[in-house]
Amino acid sequence: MAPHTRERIMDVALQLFAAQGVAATPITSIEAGAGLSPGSGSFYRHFKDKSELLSAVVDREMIRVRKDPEAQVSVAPPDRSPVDALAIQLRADLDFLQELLPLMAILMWERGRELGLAHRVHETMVERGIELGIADLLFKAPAAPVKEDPAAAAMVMMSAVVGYFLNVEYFGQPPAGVGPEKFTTMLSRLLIDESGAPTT
Amino acid sequence: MAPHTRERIMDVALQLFAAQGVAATPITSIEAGAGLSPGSGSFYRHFKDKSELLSAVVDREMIRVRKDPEAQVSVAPPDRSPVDALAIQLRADLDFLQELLPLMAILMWERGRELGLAHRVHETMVERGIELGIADLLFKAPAAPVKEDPAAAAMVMMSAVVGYFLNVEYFGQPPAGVGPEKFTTMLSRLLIDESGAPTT
DNA sequence: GTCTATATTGGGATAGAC
DNA sequence: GTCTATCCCAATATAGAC
Repeated sequence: MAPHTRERIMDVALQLFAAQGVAATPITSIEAGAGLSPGSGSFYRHFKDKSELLSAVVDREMIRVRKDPEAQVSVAPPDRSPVDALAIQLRADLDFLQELLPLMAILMWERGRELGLAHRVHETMVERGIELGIADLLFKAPAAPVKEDPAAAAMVMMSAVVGYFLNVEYFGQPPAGVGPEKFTTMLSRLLIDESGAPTT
Repeated sequence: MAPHTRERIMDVALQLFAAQGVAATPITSIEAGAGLSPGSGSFYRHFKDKSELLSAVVDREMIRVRKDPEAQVSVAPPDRSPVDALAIQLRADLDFLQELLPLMAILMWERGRELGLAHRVHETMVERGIELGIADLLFKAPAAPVKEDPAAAAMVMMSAVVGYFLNVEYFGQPPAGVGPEKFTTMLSRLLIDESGAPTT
């Protein structure tokens, strides 16, 4: 019933890596967390060394995020106003970042030391379409500035979402009463022409 | 002519701490970088231990940032349109973040381990007014959504600036042709009612 | 496949000569 | 105030019994 030791090691490693970084996580702690005797080399019966463990953990987590139903793209109901529809999509983007949090945390701890990892996480983000919202947006009713420079607008949109996420989740910055709903609604309203008529 | 050893130690420590983190920077490297014999305890004639060095480095850097003329608040020329004025201010915010980069890098490396540091850096940011732009903004010609929920708008503004900065400087993400000017201009245009008439 | 025990290394820190 | 030499500890990794 208890999952295989290898899996338990990966479970605890993911947690510890995300919380305190790879370098700061001794093998002994991982052993302890997995119910093995700390200091025994039992870990090494399952992984060659810590860096092999890191790869395995990241691979597994990347697959999990892709498959997780919670992480699926949520399509807004067609009966919503453009502003609401975009807000819903932005909220889904925030949720997706939440799913990615452990990977992003590891990524930031290991900055510069794990270049391949950074690349793979970024690919996953792009693939999932975090920054593709702009394509949708242009089919709705973009505000005048958005129409004039969609690339810059996309950058603002993506930067705002990522910045908000990092402020709240990563730095633990109090949102000062501005929760995800208010935030995404505001961002959406700024990006979309509320007159509703898609200006051609 | 060569600055005092203590200063040289702090210089090289700032660089190394920002580039690879405090934990990953051995005293021996600092000694080597400061022209001392690596492995000799010469370092300890100047600092009690590494954490005292970290404090000293952060203190000095915080003071430098406050005093640096480049880091001063730039007041937009009064003859500019509200959109231009805000864009100028946002650009100054980005520049200020640039000045803070070493501190922010250290902060992110040491996340969770140096809580006091996070607090002090955040204070510096607030003090400098990174998120106070909203006050100004309301005296200009805020777009309709901004007037309705200034707190949310402030969050969007701050998140976008910080998110953009981290994307570009920290993750090395290519701005896809969207440089600081285009970015700040777009953000400013979204936040300000271009009709120009301050809607009361 | 887990244990006890241990070899080994890297890095923090000190002692004492110069 | 810097050096050589050294101590100490934490963490990686292995050996071999059970």
